[in-house]
Amino acid sequence: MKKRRSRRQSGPQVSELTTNRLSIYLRCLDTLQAEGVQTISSQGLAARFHLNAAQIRKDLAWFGEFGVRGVGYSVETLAAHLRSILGLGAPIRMAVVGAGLLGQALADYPGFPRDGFEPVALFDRSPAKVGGQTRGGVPIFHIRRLKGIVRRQRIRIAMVAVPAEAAQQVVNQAAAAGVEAILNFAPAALVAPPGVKLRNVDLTVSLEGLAYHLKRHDANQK
Amino acid sequence: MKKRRSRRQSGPQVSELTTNRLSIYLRCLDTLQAEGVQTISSQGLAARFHLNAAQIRKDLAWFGEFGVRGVGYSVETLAAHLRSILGLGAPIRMAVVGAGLLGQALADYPGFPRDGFEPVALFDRSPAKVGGQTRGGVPIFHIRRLKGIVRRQRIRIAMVAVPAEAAQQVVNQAAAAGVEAILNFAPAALVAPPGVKLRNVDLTVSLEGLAYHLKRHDANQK
DNA sequence: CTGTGTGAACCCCTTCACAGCG
DNA sequence: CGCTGTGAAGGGGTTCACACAG
Repeated sequence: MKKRRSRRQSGPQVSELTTNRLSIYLRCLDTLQAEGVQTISSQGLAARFHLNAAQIRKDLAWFGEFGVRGVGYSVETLAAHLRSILGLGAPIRMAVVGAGLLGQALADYPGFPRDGFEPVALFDRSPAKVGGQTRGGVPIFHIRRLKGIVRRQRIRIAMVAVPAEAAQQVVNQAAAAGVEAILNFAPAALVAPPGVKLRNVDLTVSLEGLAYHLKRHDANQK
Repeated sequence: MKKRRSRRQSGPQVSELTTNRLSIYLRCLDTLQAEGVQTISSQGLAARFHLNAAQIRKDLAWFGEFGVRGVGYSVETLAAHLRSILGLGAPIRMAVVGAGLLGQALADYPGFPRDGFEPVALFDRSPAKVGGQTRGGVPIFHIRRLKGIVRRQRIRIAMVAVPAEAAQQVVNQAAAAGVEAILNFAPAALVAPPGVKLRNVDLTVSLEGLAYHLKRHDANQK
């Protein structure tokens, strides 16, 4: 009756597109729960949040059977399942590397703690910054201390907000320090050692993608 | 001999994945040019930057024939073509809405001017912030003045860095003000009117996607 | 002989459609 | 009877492989 695809520890090998949508579904469910909605069908979810009902069901099917036929899904229990699938049981501690404006903004971003991600340390190589802390109270350490603090504080994710030239070295250091995943904001094509998951948030690529869609009003069109 | 797909003004209807890669290619070419490389083959590009040679050629084929058979591509002219395709002829002026830490970091991000994107105004509704400016010198205006300043300053892209609850309204205001594209950082599913291109940078989704790949070490595994 | 441009094959993701359960 | 879960169909994007241009 149940297709157990889970290999005990890590879940099935689903695509990044699917995990992204699971995260979206979770957010939608949280919204519904705040509104007091107790049950919702895939149709209802799709209509309310501009999603595709079949896709919701397919995405969930990778992990089990969470719905009740003829009824739909319990908002509360489906949200709990998604949190479990995504590994959001306990808060996840993070480090931010690079104490520039972006790094400090990330360290103090109010959305992260709300979603169970806690930036607990900021790293930089500038002596002027080391020893201080962000407005939100995140302490700034010298990058040299990365490994020790990652170990001691059980930091699992690093966010990289340093100039492109330094980014690869920071990824290497973070991986060596035992970080399991990295979110990179530097505009550079980086590689992470096997076992370390790397994702990029490339603002230049995003903006140039938008630029492609701007109306062209060049003076001299050939 | 030439397949001209271009409909004079806006280019062909290629996927977002393709435009993203064009942006990457451009960055790679800039790197090569800085190194003094004059010519490169798709193979060479692929090997150097972990790309796929066939995909590079396919992506470029949407827009023309830029290579020389038996030789490869001129680094300089291919870069120029890509810049033209992406619409990066002249600097593109941007507004940032939301003068929190993230908004200010975006307004002062040094990578943007380097790539031809110029944040020229920051908007907020907090009287405490309005009238001031960022460390980098970007002036902060009341959101009420969005339309006038977008018009006068010929702002074409808006970056949205406000809380999720306010994001949809800001998108509506920006669209009404004449902005052509929006890069949204708020964790919310927004809609933009037709003709306005919307892209999301969702940090929570990115982090939860990483969380999925973390090793599970729960105390009690069922 | 080298490397582009491109049809064809392949693969993955999305969408459809419906059997069957509650 | 409604809605899930899912096989099958469909559509896109990626990769292959090669004709052919230089």
